[in-house]
Amino acid sequence: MHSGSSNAARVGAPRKTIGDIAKAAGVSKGAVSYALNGKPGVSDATRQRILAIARDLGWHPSSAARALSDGRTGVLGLIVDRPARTLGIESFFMQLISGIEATLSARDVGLLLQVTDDQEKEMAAYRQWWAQRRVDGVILVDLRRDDPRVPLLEQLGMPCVVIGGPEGLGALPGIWSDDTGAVTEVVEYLAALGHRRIARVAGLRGLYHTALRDRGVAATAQRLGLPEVDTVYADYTGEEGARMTRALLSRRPVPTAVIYDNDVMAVAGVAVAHEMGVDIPRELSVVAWDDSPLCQLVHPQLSAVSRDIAAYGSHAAERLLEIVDGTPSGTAQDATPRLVPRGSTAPPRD
Amino acid sequence: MHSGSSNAARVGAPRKTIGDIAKAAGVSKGAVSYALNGKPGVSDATRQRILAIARDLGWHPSSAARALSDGRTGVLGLIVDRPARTLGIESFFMQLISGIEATLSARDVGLLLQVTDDQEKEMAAYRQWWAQRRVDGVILVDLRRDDPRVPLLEQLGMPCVVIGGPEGLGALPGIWSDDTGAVTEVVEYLAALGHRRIARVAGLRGLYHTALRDRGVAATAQRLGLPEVDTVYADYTGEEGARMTRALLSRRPVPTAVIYDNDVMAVAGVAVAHEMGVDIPRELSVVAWDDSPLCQLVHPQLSAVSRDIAAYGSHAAERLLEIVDGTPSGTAQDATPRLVPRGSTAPPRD
DNA sequence: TCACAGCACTGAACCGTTTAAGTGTCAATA
DNA sequence: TATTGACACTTAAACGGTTCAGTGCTGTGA
Repeated sequence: MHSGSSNAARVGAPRKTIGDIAKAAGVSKGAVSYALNGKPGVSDATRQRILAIARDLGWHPSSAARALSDGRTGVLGLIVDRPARTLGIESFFMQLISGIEATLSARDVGLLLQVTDDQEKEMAAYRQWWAQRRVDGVILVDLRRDDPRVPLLEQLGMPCVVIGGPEGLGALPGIWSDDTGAVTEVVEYLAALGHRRIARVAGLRGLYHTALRDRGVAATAQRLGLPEVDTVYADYTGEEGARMTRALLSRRPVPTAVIYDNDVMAVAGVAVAHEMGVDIPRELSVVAWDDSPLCQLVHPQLSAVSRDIAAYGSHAAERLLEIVDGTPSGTAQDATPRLVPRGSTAPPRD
Repeated sequence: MHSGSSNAARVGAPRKTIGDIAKAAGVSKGAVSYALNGKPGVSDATRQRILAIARDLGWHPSSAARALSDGRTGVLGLIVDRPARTLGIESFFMQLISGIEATLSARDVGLLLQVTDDQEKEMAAYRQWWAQRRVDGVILVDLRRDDPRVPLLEQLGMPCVVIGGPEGLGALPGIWSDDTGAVTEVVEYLAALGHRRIARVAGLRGLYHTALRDRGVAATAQRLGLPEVDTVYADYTGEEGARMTRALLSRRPVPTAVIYDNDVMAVAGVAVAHEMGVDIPRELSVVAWDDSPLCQLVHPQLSAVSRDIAAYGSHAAERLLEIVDGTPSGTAQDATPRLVPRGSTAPPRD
């Protein structure tokens, strides 16, 4: 970094500093700083005068100087570690980011984003961000079982909020939605329609919420006296969703309902059913997790588990800002996802 | 910003500074700086010793201090101004970002991301980023006709690369792909299949590339002696894609082929055709712009105009880094998008 | 043998803020 | 009337780097 070329030509008007304001106002830099930051130490008249001059001069604080002085950067970080091919199509992250931004931009805090393709790089990036004080804290997503990032962040002492939980967080604060409750609702709904042979195309095995949903589905099926739910694992891509659906539809007895762990796999599953001549919802009911617009693009429209992902991001950002400001914060629960029934679910044929 | 609470508890080990290294090595801070930055001024033996000590101490440069001193932040900015509902589902931005990151992370440069919902806010954000020196430069996307952001960035003198062009850039450097050539290929292909009544569901009217494609389609149709291409404009969402498709399929004579300006609208169009009992590709051929995995999720799979969006982002980031380093840079052309024919295109029935 | 160039390094200023500590003034209190 | 305290400021250090202008030493050539 900062290779060759010494000081590139920085043209344009020279930056205004609080020194300029001080000179113009005939006071010291300190007084200007107090005035500008709304701190006591200057009379109201002087404060107004300084504020006016700052405005006239078009002054803006240098983020570098401020960061150097007070140890805050005014930037939070987010690292997304997913292979590029699954990243693009899933709307989860964009919605999450847009929620985070809603909170941050209101407070003039920036979001530093990094996309990596393996966890080692992600961990290295946290170390570096913190060592260089590039960010004040991070939002951690895609919590895994025995996630090595958790002890790392604990050890670094880096302010952090985990999206996920309520377990597996160590001492880190988390924000989670009740996936268990949501899968319970889904299984109960399918059972009420008359389904008994339910299958599931789950997400990555290593992810914490996959395990949570696994448990919830199994427990509910058992409670309702249903046979064990046939679960296969995939990587959220359409290809795997299609492949797994083919596998499931080839089993005997064939399931009458499939729960998918994301919308993309569900849509791919619908395409496969179509290709195999299986009618949805007459012969097969389909439920998707995460209700993106994608679910309404296909025919029939998909019944889906819906949650407000942007709100999720918003809340996580708020919590992180509090933590950065020194307010301790525990783990909190967000709204429970709820099922939105659409055309892809119906009673089974027989 | 930087409200209440003075200095939040910053625990953890105190940061190592070049002062610590200097003390340990028995040299001055200046010598350490020269050694660490590979600059002349220290002997090789001393340099090695200093490097070793820095490693042992686990030193990392403070980004704030460096930024304050040399005027560089090591961060580039990207502002995405699209309504949240269209943001999530379109894979364009995630692919673009992932390409940008590929370039940046290799050079230890960060990406500051902002999502806004109107252009005024976007422009305000550029002003502020530059005034506060939060970023060294920005990548501008979604170039519009008579885009007010262009004069703004020119006036600010903020390093910048525009994704889009080759016109409408003012003096800003751009990176563009030959959309005109690509639409030409599409129209020629459809004409070769025998289509004469071609329609188009275009993207936002104000976007520069929409106009470019408009012109390309019109010119090619005229050259080939086809009737005028029936063009309607939409906002890239599935809803509008569906609505526009319904409108087009209700016209008489009904078009035998539709070109969509993005994948989402094309998929929605397919769903509408299905719902209206129009067989694809026998009665209607469909071509999508931007070949995301989405195009292969539906049945039949969509013929699509494909371009390497990640590479696009990568190149833009490289160019911007050069500019920030003081290398002047003109407008450059990236690879031309190419048509990938799949199952959604065929000769018309009659 | 002396002048001088070149090297390796030091010292200090500088970037633009924040903030602790200090100073001078004035009014209220003992 | 002297003491105190509050207020409105100023001064200067600190944050952690980079860089410019020296400084002292060594080796070379005349």
